[in-house]
Amino acid sequence: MRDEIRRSMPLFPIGIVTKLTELTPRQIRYYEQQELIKPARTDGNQRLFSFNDVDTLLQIKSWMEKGINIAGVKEMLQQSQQELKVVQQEERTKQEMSEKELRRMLKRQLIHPERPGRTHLTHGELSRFFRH
DNA sequence: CTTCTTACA
DNA sequence: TGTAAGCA
Repeated sequence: MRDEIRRSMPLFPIGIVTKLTELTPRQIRYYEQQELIKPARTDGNQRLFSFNDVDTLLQIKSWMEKGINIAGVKEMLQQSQQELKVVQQEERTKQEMSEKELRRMLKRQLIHPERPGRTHLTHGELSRFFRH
């Protein structure tokens, strides 16, 4: 999730994006007008694109080169976004499951008698992992 | 100099 | 989509 923050951070002006994507400013602005992308703006109303925006533009470019029109690209983007949401939700679920397993393991160490001569975690160190 | 909007081809 | 005008 932290990566998403970086990827959505407004970073470069349109001049950089034109070089990154080989698209003309005209095309990029038009795609924005068609709501295919939604770049941020500076206080001076200048567009600032994120890595996600650039990726989307490259995606749009490849689709356009394959003869897909704006309407078609719009649908493709909707699908991609929904699929991404599904994947992200799955990742959250997996992470939650891992945390539960970790809690179970730590709890067993807490409950079971400490075996002498073996390194173990103390209650104080573990307490923060459990609900109070 | 770069970018923005609007308008016309 | 390209290009020009007039701003910021």
